[in-house]
Amino acid sequence: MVSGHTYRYPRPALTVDVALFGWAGDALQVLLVQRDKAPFDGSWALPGGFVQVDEDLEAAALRELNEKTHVHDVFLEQLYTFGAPGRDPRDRVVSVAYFALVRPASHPPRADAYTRDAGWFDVADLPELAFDHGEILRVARDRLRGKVRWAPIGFELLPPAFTLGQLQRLYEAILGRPLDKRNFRKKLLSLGLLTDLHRHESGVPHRPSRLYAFDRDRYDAMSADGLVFEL
Amino acid sequence: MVSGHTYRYPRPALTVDVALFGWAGDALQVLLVQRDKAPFDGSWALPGGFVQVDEDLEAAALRELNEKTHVHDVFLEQLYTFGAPGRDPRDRVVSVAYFALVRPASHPPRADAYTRDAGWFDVADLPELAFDHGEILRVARDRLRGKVRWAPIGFELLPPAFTLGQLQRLYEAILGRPLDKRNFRKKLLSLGLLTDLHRHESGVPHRPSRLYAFDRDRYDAMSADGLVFEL
DNA sequence: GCAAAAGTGTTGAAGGTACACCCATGT
DNA sequence: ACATGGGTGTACCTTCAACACTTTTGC
Repeated sequence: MVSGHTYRYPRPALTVDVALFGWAGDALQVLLVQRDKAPFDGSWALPGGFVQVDEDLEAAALRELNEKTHVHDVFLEQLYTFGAPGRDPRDRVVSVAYFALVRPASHPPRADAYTRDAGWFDVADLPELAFDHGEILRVARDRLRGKVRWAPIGFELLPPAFTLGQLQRLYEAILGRPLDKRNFRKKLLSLGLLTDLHRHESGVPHRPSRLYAFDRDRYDAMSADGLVFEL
Repeated sequence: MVSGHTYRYPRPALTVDVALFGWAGDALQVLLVQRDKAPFDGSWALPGGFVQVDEDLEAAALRELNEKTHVHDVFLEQLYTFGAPGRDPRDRVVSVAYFALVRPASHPPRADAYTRDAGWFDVADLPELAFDHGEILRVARDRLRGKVRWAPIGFELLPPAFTLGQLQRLYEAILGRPLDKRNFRKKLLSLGLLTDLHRHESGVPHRPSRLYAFDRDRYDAMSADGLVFEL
């Protein structure tokens, strides 16, 4: 795979950037890294970097994520490609943005050689971001908001065993509006995609809640038969 | 905007490819070009080409489209970015695919220096396509099928004045299933987005149909108020 | 007058929304 | 005992799906 005579023109550079969302129990968060180089030295940005010449795009996104967090399990999908000529002040850089979700447990961010620091930020209270990463994040939030009603991706943000209350708070945060408790529970249970674990929370200062798990096998079987999730 | 010391690594090449759909009155069509160079010399492919180093991605897509058709009015949006390492046998090429719709009238395709021929093909009866363009087209058709129910993009394929019968046949072709005539008309008229032009077809061997126009201003106003189109 | 598509309402089923009280636990 | 979230059912209304006949034109 050598560049032949066909491609003799100057090429834009190609990067991936990842909008990684997490759920802190009461607020939606995003992972940001603090840049340690010009341009935007000191600014916060989405984790990302250059795509290697023989590397798959999704693999590049996962690699970048791995360099910034200890990821166990991520849901990752392509979001959009940002390529406005002025988006990087130095050079023409086209970025394929990815959208990712992680479960809360133990994803301590760490800085790498190119970043001064890394950390989780509430989406409701973000610093100014480098490049067009504010715009990328807006698109990612729109995608999350739109998609969570059609696909069972909310579960990617919760631990394997969760309560209906946790699930409802998550949906309310993503959708930005309150949901009726009885209707929410009725709807979700009627889908038949939650397994009752017959266990309860403990140590809470109120009636302990039942714990449920999302039944992915059943979802896969049902969606093969043409079901839609639709909350 | 000169490549500095920061970007010293080999870069993937970057192209755009466009899945342009048209409506022939009874069948959905796609514009294809016949390649006149290796690889895939003689194969049919989506129109597309290299992104210039200071060119916006969407501008590149429009330029490529212009070089292959006489486009008056296109609906164009980004579809997905395809970047599997082996998708071009010669070199690493990442392609940002676009999805486009045109009204039928007078878009005669023409070949250019890189193409032997260009023409419209029924989506139901396509040749084998070059590269991964068959896959791109599948994704584009999925997008069209999914989006036509949520956004008023079907009108982009019809002339400014159309009949409800034409509109229904278009929806049936895109969705791939028959729709109930009375329910379809009821639903569309109840949205309040069709202007009755108080004109009728003529020269047809049956009762002439009323002509309607899509009221885009009204749609914009309504969607600013948070309406969803939802057919 | 015949062929072909246009045009038009009603009914039953399903799903969505609104709404208020008792329960189990920790402190 | 009190504070806190967990858990439950009904009634109304809106929306969707199914369904058949008359009208207007060209030939």
